[in-house]
Amino acid sequence: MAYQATAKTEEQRLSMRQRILDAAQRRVLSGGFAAVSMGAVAADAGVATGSLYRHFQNKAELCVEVFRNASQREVDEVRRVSQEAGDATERLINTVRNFAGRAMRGRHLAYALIAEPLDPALESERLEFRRAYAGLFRTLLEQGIAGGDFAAMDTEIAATAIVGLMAETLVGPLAPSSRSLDSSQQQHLSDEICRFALRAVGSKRTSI
Amino acid sequence: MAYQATAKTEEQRLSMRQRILDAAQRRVLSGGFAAVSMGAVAADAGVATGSLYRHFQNKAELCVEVFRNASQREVDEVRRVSQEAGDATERLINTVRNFAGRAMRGRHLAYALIAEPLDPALESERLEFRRAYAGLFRTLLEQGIAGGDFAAMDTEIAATAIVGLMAETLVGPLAPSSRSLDSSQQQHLSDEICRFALRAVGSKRTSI
DNA sequence: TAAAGCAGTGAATCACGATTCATTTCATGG
DNA sequence: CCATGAAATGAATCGTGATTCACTGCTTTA
Repeated sequence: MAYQATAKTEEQRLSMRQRILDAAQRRVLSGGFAAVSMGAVAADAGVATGSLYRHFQNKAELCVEVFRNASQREVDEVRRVSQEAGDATERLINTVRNFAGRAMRGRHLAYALIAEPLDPALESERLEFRRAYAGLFRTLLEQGIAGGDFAAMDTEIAATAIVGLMAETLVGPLAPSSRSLDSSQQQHLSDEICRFALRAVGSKRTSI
Repeated sequence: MAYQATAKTEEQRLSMRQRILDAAQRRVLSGGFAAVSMGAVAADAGVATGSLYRHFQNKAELCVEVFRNASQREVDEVRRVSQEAGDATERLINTVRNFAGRAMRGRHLAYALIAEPLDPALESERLEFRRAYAGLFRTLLEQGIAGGDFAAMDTEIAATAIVGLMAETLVGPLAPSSRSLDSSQQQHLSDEICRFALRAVGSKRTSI
């Protein structure tokens, strides 16, 4: 007599939720969070506007989840690279290269995560995202300093600085208006960022 | 017969325009561009909402003018410092210190100019603002390299990187939520940024 | 001082997108 | 197959803040 959720309805529920998230993410990928409106997401997902509110309290909650998913993926991949074998300098180089390559390849996403003007509700997510990256660099710096590869420094500040210098150099050209770099320019930019960072951390190796 | 503007009316006109700009700027100073609404600015300036439109086409135009005025003032002052006497390293140190001190002292303004999520119409102003700073650093870098004080590098990328690392280290703590640093923390942050930057440009002097 | 027309006013309008909710459709357990 | 109630729908509503404009009040020129 009483209605009760079953595996089937639960599955449908999750599938719909996922379709909504996917649609929202596609919008972020192509046009940033500015392109995310409840109506448009609903249309893309092939559901009614009101249905979005069955799965997400409000727009901010939906956006936060999209931001988290995307930034988590990015950070996880960069973390993986940062923990691969090699001495501190090599790992720093690989990490910077990966971060840069990822940003230059996925321009729209990088812009949305790093620089796009966001609803204040998302700003704290962005802060966390940047802190997560800074945390990865901080670990690298500490290991490098302990091993005598890098100069002594305040690793929190330095790690933050590395995130900032990458964001600025990569997102300046990432600004919506400016066009993308060709592959040799990308290579040059990535190399210059690496050299700058290596000098900044006092690495013994400065040629790459 | 025909009406014609006179010195008196023109003066009144300019004075009203200025009062509006001042009111808008006060709002930016205290609450960022988010606190700028046409109604509030009009109320602060003691004029009617509609009067704003006699002096500015629309809100974006008003905001752009406020942004320009403020950023111009900031850049001019940092430029002045960057051109004072001293070798390249000293000037870089002074410039970085000035930039940092200014950002830490005028937190709200710095946040508004550097990091606050803005109407897209203002984003290009911000880009120009950051480019102006980068230009100052670029000049310093070129002089330093020519004089053998700094390592060879792509000065455009390096200058952009310096702007970015300062923005990130200074605006992280500037984010609206986090509280301000005490004076010894400010000193430490400023010093660490200087050291980081000096290493990054390959300056011979690394102690400050 | 009077006619002419610019400047100032602020309530009404408009735009835009988030959110709601009465209604319809679907799934469940008996 | 039916009664029950959850899920989905999407048109209507709401909120916010920019923008307009009919009206009032000043300045100017003759």
